Amino acid sequence: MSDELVRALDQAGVRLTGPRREIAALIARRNGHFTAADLIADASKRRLGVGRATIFRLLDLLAEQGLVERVDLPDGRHAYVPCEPSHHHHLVCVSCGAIAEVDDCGIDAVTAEASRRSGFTIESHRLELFGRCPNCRAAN
Amino acid sequence: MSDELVRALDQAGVRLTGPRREIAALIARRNGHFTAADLIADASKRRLGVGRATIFRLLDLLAEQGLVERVDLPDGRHAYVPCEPSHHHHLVCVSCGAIAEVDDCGIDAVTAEASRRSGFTIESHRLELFGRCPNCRAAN
DNA sequence: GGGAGTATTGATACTCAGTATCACTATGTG
DNA sequence: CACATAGTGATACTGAGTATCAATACTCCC
Repeated sequence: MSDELVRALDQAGVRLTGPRREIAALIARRNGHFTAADLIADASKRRLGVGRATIFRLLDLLAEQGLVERVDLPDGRHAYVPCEPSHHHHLVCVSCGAIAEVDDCGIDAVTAEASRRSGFTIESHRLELFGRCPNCRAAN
Repeated sequence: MSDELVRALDQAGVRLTGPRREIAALIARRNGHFTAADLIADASKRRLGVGRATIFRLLDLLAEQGLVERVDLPDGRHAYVPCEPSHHHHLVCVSCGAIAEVDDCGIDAVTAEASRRSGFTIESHRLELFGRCPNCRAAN
């Protein structure tokens, strides 16, 4: 699965360096969302010699390619979510951090309606859904 | 209009202090969104003796009451938007910062569908729309 | 109106995420 | 294999937001 990120980076025409592979592996072994700080902690725990700056740079790069997306958690922190590059939205479990991707099931109608009422031209939108995943609900 | 904020604070059972009235007036005289830094700059320009901390504290308080809402701009910064306490969403003009409020025109259907597909229980959501207001489009 | 108790304040120092800089290193192309 | 250059890590910096705490100023109650 980290291969997937590496492959995508390769296609993006950037160099496949050691640090990038290592960080990609860290991302791959996390499931659900993570923060930049999480990765930095992981890297230092495993004594990979990668610097903070490199991690932020790779996150930017991945975000540019749409392989990772920034999500704003309800508490105001930002997290990143690995994902498919197509346009879609995220459903975040507030209890365990699990992520589900949902595609545009009908939101275009909402934006069209909002545009009609307000007179604004809508260029982009952001939808984030917060809730509980089936596991957490069962564990209750 | 700053009266509105002051009245709401009063009803929330907090003290109506001088600094709070002054900051409320600053918020009232802005239209569209603003950042905490904007208010801090306003306050220092007018030589109100209010401290940074007080501004952040009042913003928290207003956000708690739903009189102001945090919005994440596409560039990652956060801004605040004065608004009615009912649940709704914001349409932000990326050019001039104007804000329109839109109520839930159909988004419940979207969340219901997402919930059905993913098995998550959805507790809350955030929708932010970015575009251009009629004025900016005309000014083009 | 005046005092007392307490919420609020502002200054300061701090934390923490993210960015800039820059000399050094490693990649991959030819 | 050499070279041009993308990428790296250390460090220092910025800017938003938070913690602390003594001093202040609301409100309530009389």
